[in-house]
Amino acid sequence: MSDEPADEEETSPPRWRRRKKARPEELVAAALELFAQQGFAATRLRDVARHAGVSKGTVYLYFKSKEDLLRAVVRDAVVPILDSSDEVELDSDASARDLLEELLRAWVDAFEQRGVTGVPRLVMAEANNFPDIAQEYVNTVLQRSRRLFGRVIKRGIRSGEFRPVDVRTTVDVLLAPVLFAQIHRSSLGAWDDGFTGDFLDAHIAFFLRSIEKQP
Amino acid sequence: MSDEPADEEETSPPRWRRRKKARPEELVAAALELFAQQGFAATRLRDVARHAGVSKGTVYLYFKSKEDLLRAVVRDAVVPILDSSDEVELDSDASARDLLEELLRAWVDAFEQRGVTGVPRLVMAEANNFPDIAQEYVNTVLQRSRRLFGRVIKRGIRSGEFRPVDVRTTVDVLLAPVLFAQIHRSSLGAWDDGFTGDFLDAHIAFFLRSIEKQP
Amino acid sequence: MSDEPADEEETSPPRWRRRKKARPEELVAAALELFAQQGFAATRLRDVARHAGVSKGTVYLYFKSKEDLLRAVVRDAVVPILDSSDEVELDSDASARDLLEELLRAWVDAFEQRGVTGVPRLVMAEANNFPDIAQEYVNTVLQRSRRLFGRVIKRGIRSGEFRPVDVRTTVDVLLAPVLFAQIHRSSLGAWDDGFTGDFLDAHIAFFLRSIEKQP
Amino acid sequence: MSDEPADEEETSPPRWRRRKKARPEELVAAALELFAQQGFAATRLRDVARHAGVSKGTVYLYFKSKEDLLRAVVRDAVVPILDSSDEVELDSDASARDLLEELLRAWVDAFEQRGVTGVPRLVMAEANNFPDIAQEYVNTVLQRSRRLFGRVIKRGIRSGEFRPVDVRTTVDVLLAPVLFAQIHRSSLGAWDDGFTGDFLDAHIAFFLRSIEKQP
DNA sequence: AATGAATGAGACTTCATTCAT
DNA sequence: GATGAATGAAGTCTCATTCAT
Repeated sequence: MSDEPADEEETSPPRWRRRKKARPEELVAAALELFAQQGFAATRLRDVARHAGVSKGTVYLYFKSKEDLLRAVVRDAVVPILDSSDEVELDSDASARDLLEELLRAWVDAFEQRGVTGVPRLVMAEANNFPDIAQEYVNTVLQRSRRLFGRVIKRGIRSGEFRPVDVRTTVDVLLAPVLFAQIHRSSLGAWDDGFTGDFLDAHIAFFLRSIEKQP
Repeated sequence: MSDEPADEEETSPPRWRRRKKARPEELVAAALELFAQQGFAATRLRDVARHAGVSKGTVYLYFKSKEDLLRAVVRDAVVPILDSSDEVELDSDASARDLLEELLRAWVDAFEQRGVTGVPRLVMAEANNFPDIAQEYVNTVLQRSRRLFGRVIKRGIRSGEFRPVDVRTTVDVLLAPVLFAQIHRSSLGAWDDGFTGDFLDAHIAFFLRSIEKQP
Repeated sequence: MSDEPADEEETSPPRWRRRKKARPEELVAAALELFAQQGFAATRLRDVARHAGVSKGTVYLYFKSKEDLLRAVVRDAVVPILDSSDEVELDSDASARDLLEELLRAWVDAFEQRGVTGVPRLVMAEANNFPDIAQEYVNTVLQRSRRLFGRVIKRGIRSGEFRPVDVRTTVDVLLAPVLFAQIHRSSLGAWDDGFTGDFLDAHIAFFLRSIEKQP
Repeated sequence: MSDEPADEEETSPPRWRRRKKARPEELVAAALELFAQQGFAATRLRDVARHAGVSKGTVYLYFKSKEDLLRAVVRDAVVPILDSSDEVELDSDASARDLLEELLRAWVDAFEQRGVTGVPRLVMAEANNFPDIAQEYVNTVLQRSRRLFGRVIKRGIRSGEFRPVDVRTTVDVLLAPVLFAQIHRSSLGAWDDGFTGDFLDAHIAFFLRSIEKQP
């Protein structure tokens, strides 16, 4: 059911490697790094190719345009993060407070570990030029994040841990600082050392202090 | 013997007028709008010129390059805002709580009224490509904002209204949601209706509830 | 026979001077200097104007285009030189040898003193782009020079001082080194110290030694 | 078993072919022709490209700027000529007189055959705008020529054929007319028929007559 | 007469994309 | 599959020329 030759190592030393599967990922990774650093327009496809160790033409074997590559970058970078988040919440039976903190930190770490901290800024920078990407990002990241943390907050309210707040607005209050920290870090971070380190701790502390019922 | 031609043989309106003083502002305004909308690279100078009602060449009478125009946009857009903020705080003898809220709302309104909500996103998008602009923005906006609101928080602590918090971190907690709302609004705002309207109210309420001493 | 107002000094302090007569000369002088230095295309009209102490627009009061200015430069720079040369020869009754040397040195000095050494190179550089200028230069400079020195050589032959040579070719042999020295000086002169100083002496000596009858 | 398609189903000729090796030479040749004809500034890169049968962008695959192309033109055009000249002199045991004439004619022919007669004028026209090109030209052409013909003259002096002259100055006297003829030909040549044909003969005759000892 | 702001054609150059190899 | 030479549209910027002042 596959038409690819069965792994023959053999014969003449191949001038280039056959990496049908790995190529797209490597290209997306290279593109992610450069797009996030310099922006979409300022990044030359030649540099993406070089970064991935291939030549310019090769990019077009896997992506039909630079824009298409951007699409792939955003999609690949961001979807898996929330997939895992969804599961965490389901399995847990911690207190709402602990769950909230755990999920938020996991969420931040996930961006970190996947090296996609730069993506939110990239998406925001290009939102007006690529509406479909913006729309997709809103759907897959913002909305899903809101639902995820909204469920946690609702759980807290239901259990009596949290005050009865407006969930929709409160979720935004919870998420905005985290999103901003990501954007800041990948842009002005080099020139400004705010919004890092214990900023997150402080934000969580402030947030919890406000939402929790006083004893 | 008036020298204004009563209604001569249909003198066609002059092809252009001299507006040496007004031009730079008009150009910066046009550039601001387009840069903020599409980003720096995606904006063609031709469109900026057209938007300002002049021809391509005219831009170069006032700015020596596209980059120079960007610099002017960022500088002009942002400096005046904080100038006024500084004064407000000095004159007031309101409670720290009221002052904080007033200043924050004034700050937000100032961006709004000057039509420069898009600048923060623009600066963040291009920070890595124009380090000096990033640096200047950090100095004139972030640092000054921190100092301004830092003073207010310190005042609240001194007066006993606020808990004794770490000012530097707390200021960031206060500002991050506001900054994010600006960025969001000028980018994903068209596809996502979060972080607007009572988001600011909620944030202020949450923040104050956390920082104020309980009775 | 002139429609220009008769020299009224008078009234309001003139913001600019009325220099109707001097202007064209000053402009031509400025253009000469810059064209000769940088070439026609590389010279900006703005610089010519500034050099002459006027503004860009003023150039167009006296010359209808940049090309027209070039034409004036070439014409003005070169015609007077040969006018004076013609007279010298007529009045003299020196030996052909002395006359030849005197005229040649006078000719070189004339270019020098009028500061138009750069013109030959300018004309040659632009000959193919401005055929009419080339044609005029050939007529007014090359041909007239040939006639002038041709007459001297003929006189020398007639008087028995010089061998009977082909005048047309011999004139070219006489002139070529001088013309080259001018061109060289205004171009490679800054990087090469040849073709100057006693080069002219040596050339004249060589030339005379060849053309003079041996005793 | 020839691999040339006999007459396949009318494959339309490829839109372009890869000629990585040949391109630079073709471009330099095209640029030489146009630069020499119209000058550097007046020549549009588009025309150079068209002349070489490629598109605009291709020029930039091989030269990083128009100026770089000019550099290549000057260098390629001129260096090989003197390389061959050097050898000629070494091998010969002709009389100084014959050697001198032979080398001079060979020198002239070399420019002719390589089609680079226009280069001296080009270099002189642009000397002030591109000092490094001027310097290189002086070093590789003027100085080497002086050395070459200086050796021949010295040989003639040593052998008693020539009078003891100042070599440096004499070389210039020998070369100036030849250099001028080249410049003249590629500029005013179309409007003036001097300095061609037997001009060179006459110059050589005059020069030799002056430098040779009388019997 | 003089100015210089404004124009707009056109130059050089870049770079996403194609395609011969 | 892979390459990179070649393309050409499109961008930034310059500058001769015009014209309101």
